[in-house]
Amino acid sequence: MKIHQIRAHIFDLNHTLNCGQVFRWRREDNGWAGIVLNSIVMARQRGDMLVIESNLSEKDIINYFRLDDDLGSIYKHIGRNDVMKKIIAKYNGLRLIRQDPWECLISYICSINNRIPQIGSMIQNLCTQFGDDIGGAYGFPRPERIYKASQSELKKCKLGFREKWIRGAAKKVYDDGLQLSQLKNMDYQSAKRALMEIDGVGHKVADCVLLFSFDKLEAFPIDVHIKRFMRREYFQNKVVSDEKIRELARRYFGKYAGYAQEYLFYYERSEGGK
DNA sequence: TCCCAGGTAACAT
DNA sequence: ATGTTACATGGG
Repeated sequence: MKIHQIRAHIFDLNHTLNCGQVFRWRREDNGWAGIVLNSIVMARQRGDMLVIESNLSEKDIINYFRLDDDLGSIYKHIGRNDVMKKIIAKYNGLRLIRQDPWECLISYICSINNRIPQIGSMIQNLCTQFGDDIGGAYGFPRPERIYKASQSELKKCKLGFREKWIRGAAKKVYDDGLQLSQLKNMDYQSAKRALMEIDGVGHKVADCVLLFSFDKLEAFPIDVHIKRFMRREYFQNKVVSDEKIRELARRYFGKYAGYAQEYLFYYERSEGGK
């Protein structure tokens, strides 16, 4: 275990880990404990210093927390009105996290018609059942392990109706040679089409994977919270199709729509309704 | 007991 | 094209 101290200019660790984009971090005494791929990571923040204890390299950490994103410039793009400016200011320093594609895909299939705490518990079940023992914790299971899992093993993870989709995704990646990492090199629309070939992956899950794992910052995942926010703020509470919302997001937030989405999601989930 | 949750696929108009 | 519904599991 090495200790890294990294200067992080516009960065808030709590907002970044608490906003709901990742599922394997827990608050500890004076920071956070998490699992990134097969590494245990302790993270805390003192001022503008990010202090990380793990086997990850400094480069991995900068990559994971997207410390190379120019948030100042991104804020200029998405701070289009007073509401947006207020939300940006409130969660100043929230950064997207660059996730492993496979873990991200399965995590967001788990999110379908589900509550956030339960998503975490399903993922935890998968890891303890099928993940590598990394000493006091479990890594995220590889596709092969899930594909080859017995019916009763998989049932123990309590995935509900998502189980068939998760096994199917594992088959596609392990057995059918789908190269998730290759999608990163494709443009947004092509990569989205490819992801939606996977059974259980619709617009929302595909956009999450594109945003969180494939650097497609224009992706704008639309879930119930985002829908409520967008209808209230931009459509006078009228019922509108997801396609209309996507259109407006594209026009309004442009190439950084995904950043706007994450701020809005966090805002709407924690206090938007009131 | 009923209702619903970071949606999706299947089936109906 | 657009609208409706079942779906596993668990917590309010």
